[in-house]
Amino acid sequence: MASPRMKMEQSFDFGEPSAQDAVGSASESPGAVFGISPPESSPRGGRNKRRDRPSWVKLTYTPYFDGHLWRKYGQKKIKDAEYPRLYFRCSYREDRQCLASKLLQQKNGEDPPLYEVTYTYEHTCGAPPVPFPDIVAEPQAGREGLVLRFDSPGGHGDAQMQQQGHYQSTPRNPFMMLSFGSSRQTHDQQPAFRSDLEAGSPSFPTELLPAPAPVPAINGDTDMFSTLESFAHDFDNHMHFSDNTHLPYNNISDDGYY
DNA sequence: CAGATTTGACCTCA
DNA sequence: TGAGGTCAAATCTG
Repeated sequence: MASPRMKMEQSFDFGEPSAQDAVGSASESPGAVFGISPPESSPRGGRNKRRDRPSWVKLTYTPYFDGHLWRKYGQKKIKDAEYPRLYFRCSYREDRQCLASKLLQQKNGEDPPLYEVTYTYEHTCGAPPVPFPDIVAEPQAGREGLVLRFDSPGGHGDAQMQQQGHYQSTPRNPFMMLSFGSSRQTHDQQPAFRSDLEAGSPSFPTELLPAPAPVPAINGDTDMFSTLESFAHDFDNHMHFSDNTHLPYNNISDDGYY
């Protein structure tokens, strides 16, 4: 489709000083503005194609639950990679000049599959964290695989979910249930989180979010930051596995970073 | 109808 | 020059 492309001098430029300033140097300031912070010593050095961009990698089974709203903007088959790479960026990118983006690469076809998530830039959008549900993984009755059930932790998230009107009853809602189907997910390329990738919904249901909050003072948001940071780090703590359900965590280091 | 996703083409970098 | 990253029109979905 021969479309007149706008090329790189669009409104948004990675070389823009203000943007760089807003992000700061991730390697110097592990205290992220917002969201998952780079574990300070995992810049992917020479591996990073856009080398001037701060990035860090995380291994996770739940790549969509990192407390932010993401919009998918691309997908590409990577040479020598079994699964396609998915490209996401912050939903508030235009609104707030948030540079954060992430790159999702499925690592294996296990049940559940393991993903390598490469985050680039920190969030400068100051968007409120997506309320973290209490997650219970349990075997599906009569089927192989796992079901992740998202109970409410009580409090704000609870109210917001109930606002939905499908509380704990709508399998299509990624917040309610994720199905780890080992039973032949015909498209091998599709991650098991089909509610996200196939149902055409954002990584997180936008309707669950409160109205966008004003961008917080960057220096004064330690509360929010610690909340979100623990959000990410505490994922394992929120995740309960009912009897005889265990996941192969062995090749993930401490916080999932490496 | 608005907003999100898909997908092929284009751009940049190593 | 090929691989990876991004764009944006077309398409889909609620």
